[in-house]
Amino acid sequence: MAAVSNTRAEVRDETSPTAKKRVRRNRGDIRSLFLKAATAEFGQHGFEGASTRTIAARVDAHQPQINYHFASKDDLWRATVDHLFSLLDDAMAGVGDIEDPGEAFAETIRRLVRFAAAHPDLNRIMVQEASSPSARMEWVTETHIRPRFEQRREIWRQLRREGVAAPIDEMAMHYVLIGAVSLPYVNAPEVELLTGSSPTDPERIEAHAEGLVATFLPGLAERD
Amino acid sequence: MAAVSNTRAEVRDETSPTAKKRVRRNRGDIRSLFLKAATAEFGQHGFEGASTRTIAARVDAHQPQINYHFASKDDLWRATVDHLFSLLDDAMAGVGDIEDPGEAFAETIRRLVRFAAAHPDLNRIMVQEASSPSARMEWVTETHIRPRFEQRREIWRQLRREGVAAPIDEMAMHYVLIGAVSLPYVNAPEVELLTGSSPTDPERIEAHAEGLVATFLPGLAERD
DNA sequence: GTCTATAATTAGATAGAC
DNA sequence: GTCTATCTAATTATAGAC
Repeated sequence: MAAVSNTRAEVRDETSPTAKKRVRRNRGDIRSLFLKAATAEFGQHGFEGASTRTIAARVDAHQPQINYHFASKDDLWRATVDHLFSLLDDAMAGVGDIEDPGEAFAETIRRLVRFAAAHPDLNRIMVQEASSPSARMEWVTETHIRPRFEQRREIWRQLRREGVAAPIDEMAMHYVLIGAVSLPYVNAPEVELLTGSSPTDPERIEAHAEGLVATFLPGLAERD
Repeated sequence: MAAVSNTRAEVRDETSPTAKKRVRRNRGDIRSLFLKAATAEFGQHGFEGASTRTIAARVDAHQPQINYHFASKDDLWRATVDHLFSLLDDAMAGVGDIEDPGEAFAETIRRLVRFAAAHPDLNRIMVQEASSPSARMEWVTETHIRPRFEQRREIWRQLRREGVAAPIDEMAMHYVLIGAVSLPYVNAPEVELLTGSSPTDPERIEAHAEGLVATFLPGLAERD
C-alpha cells in the first residue's frame, strides 16, 4: 500500500526510536490477548485483509511473536474461530434440554440473536470465509457448521410437519435464519450511520429476537 | 506471504520469459473486463484482501494498467460497486409501478432473491464493507443504500399498520430481509459443500422467493 | 522458553517508453 | 493515448539472540 495513507498501520509506530521495551507476558495471557485482537481484526478485514503486524500492535507485541505463539497466520485464524465457537456453545448451554421442539427452536433463535449482538465478529468471519472455497472453509464447515446444521434441520423438519414453522425449505432454513439473525449486528456500523441509532441496545435486541420467533414460528403463539 | 504456497498468485506467471505480449484493447472493452474481474475478486477476498495484480492477471493484463484505466484501487472498487447497483436497478425496473403495496413488496422480495442468486458478489462486497467504518462504507451507504432503505421502510410501515407484514421492526427490517434473501447465495460454496446441492437451481430460487414472501408477508395470502 | 533482527515475497502507484 | 519497467512500502516467516 505504497504512498497511500493507511490509518490501520498507525495503530502503533513500530519504527519509532522511542518505542519502549515490551513487558514479558506469560504464555496463556498473551495467547488470550492475541485471540481477542485477532477476532476483531479478522472480523473487520477478513483473513487475507487482516495483518498479523496490526494484530500484534493492538496488544503491544512484535509481529513475529504471533508466529511463536501460533504456528502461522492460518493457525491463529483457526484458534480464533475455535474460541468463538466455544463461546457460542457456552451461550447455547441448556437449550438441548428443552423438550418441546417449538420452544427449543424459539429459544435457539433468542440465544442466536443475543450472541450475534454480543459477538458479531463470528458471523463476520463466517460470511467472509463461506464466500469462496478454501481449506479454511472446508475445515470450519466440517468442524463447526455441519453438526449445528444437521441438528437444526431435523427439528425444523418436524416443526414444518406440525405446521408450526414458516414455509421455508429445510436446506435453506439455516442460512435464512442466520442471515436474518446476524446481519443487523454484522453490519452494525452501517446501521448506525443509516438510522442514527444502535441495533445493540438491549431492548432492541430482545425485540429483534421476539420478532424473529414470531416470524419464523408463526404457529407457536396460535398453538398455546 | 513468504514461503507459503499461494494459488491465487499463480493465476498467471508474470515473470515467465515466455510471457506473451498482450493484445492492445480499447478503453471500453478493457474497463468492462476489469470491472467483471474486480467484482469476483472483491467479492471473494474483500477490498483489502483483493489484489490488483490478480485482477489484472484474470484478464491477461499488467497490474499498472488498472492504475491507468482507474485512478486507484479505491476508484476501481467504487466503479465496481456502481456497476453492480446499476445492474440491480435494471433488475428492479417496473416494481415501482405496482400500486398495491403488499404486491409491490412481494415482488421486491422475489426480484431481490433472483438478483442475489445471479450476482452474489454485490452482497458479499456489501457485507464486508458494512462490517467496519471506512470512507468506502460511508460513500456506499449514502449513495446506494439510504434511498433504498428509506423507500422500503415507508412501505413496510404501511404494511405493518395493515397487518400484512410480519412483526419485524421497521429499522431492522431491511437487514433481516437482505440477510434472509442473500445469505444462501453469498455462502453458496459452503451450502454446496454442506448439502451436496446448489442453491442456485432455478426451482430452488423460486421456492426460496415464495417462501420468504409467505414468511415476511403472512397477511398477503389471507387477504385475497 | 520467549522475543528481536532480518530475510524473502508481494503490495499498489509512479514515471517514462512506445 | 496506452502500456511496461521499476520503485517504495508492507506483508509473513525464519533464524538466531537473550
